[in-house]
Amino acid sequence: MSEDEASETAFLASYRKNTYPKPSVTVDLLIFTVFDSDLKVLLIERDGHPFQGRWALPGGFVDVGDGYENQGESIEDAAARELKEETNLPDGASWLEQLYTFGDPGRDPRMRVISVAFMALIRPDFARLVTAGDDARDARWFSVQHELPEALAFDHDHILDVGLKRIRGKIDYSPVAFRLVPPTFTIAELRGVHEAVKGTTYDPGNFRRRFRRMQTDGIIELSLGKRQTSRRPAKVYRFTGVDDMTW
Amino acid sequence: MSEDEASETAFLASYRKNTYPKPSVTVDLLIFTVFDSDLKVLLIERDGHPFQGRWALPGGFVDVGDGYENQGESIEDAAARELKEETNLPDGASWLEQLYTFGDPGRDPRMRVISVAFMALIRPDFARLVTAGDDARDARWFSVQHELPEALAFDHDHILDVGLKRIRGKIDYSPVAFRLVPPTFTIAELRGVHEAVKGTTYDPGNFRRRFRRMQTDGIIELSLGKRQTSRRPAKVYRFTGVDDMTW
DNA sequence: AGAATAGTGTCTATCAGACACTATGCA
DNA sequence: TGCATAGTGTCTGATAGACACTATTCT
Repeated sequence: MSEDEASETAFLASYRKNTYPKPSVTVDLLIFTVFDSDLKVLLIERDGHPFQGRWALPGGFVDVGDGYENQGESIEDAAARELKEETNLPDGASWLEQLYTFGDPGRDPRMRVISVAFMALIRPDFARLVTAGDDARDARWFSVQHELPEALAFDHDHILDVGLKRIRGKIDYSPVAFRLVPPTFTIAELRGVHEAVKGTTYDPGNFRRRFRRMQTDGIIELSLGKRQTSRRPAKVYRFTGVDDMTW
Repeated sequence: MSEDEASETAFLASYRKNTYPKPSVTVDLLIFTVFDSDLKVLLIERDGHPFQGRWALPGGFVDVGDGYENQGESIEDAAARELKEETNLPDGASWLEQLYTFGDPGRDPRMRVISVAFMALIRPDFARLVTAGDDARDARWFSVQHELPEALAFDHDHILDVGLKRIRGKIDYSPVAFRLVPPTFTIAELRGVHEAVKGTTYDPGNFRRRFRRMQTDGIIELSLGKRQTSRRPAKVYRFTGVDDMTW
């Protein structure tokens, strides 16, 4: 803050809050899951203008109370609330993480809107429930690789790009893959998530060895039961690592 | 967005923008540099309430124009403007990157303020100029390791923590270290930056080898001239890599 | 028994860390 | 010439990738 602005500060406390224009602040959600060996993102079709009929990221306004004594909900709470409203899933079925904040002038033609984007990861055993509501939702899972709409509403194409880069970068050194499998999972299932997110294939043997090191490190542990498939069943594991951003 | 909210959308376009409370949006700057083999952060002393007399991160309001037809400046522009106002340095002396957005209710007791935090890296050959202004600034470089104030204003301790984690995590796989040395630099100088940021020491020989691989990869190249010191002079290099977030 | 997937072994290249060593230029 | 720093060599252990191989269970 410069010298001039510092002297402004006290003044602003009683003045600017009623006078200077403020932006609207929203949260936008990049809701990912993996099923059918494919990375999916949840989009909604817009009812009204602008961008009527276009597909968009789910989102909504952050409740700021009256803006003074009652300052409303935190941004993270707003994201969690919107996620719940949109997916109707219980806590524990998803993972939420702030991604980046987008606020270029003109990104919403009606008014200045600053949007804090979040990335949400949905467990695959819950993913199908999201779009199975009896209230004929306008929400749909789209394959990131194969069936994305031409152009999303607002700057949501850009947000999606940033989010894809982030998840693809993080999956190698953070536990995001464990948010995209059921509570117990086989090595092949975990490998499938890596492959879907990165869009490549991994050597099963080498992937298994890398995974086994996590076991000796105590990050995952063998669980009870086996997957029943049409062939030889695989052992199932459970993630025990901590939920730490520093990964 | 739920069904009910979807039907609200058109309505909101003409209604909410004039009715619902909005938060103030600011940018806060984590301005880092390295000199004396030490990571420094720039803080300013607060004049007014709240947190009068406490040290704080520089920052200021994002100009949103009138909020409608004229939507003002981008968040990045606001950060660059505040950085310029605070440091008075020319373009090219610094590097700016969005860090995270902090907006918990109550973080400013006066009103709801959502702050987009940025990390700025200042070249050491310009760092001394920042606090050498003739207008007796209230800004000072603080050693992150040795002389941080007890408690910063607002949630700025938390912002600093997040920023330190970020820069320490990124320095190993991104070009941030090259933003903290002069345009040409020796390997020892670059090593000093890594050591200052991470708070550890590196084996000079091993660091050199790691660095030489960057040379064969074309990320850095040998430059003209040598550093004159009291002992054997070292070769100087130049960073030629691209400024890419994907690092 | 055959098929398909689960799971192991092995070889090579790369790289980090530890540490001994040589080279160079200034006082 | 001594010395501090620049810069190289070498060993070890960890790990990724390629790829051949064995093991198990369902049909």
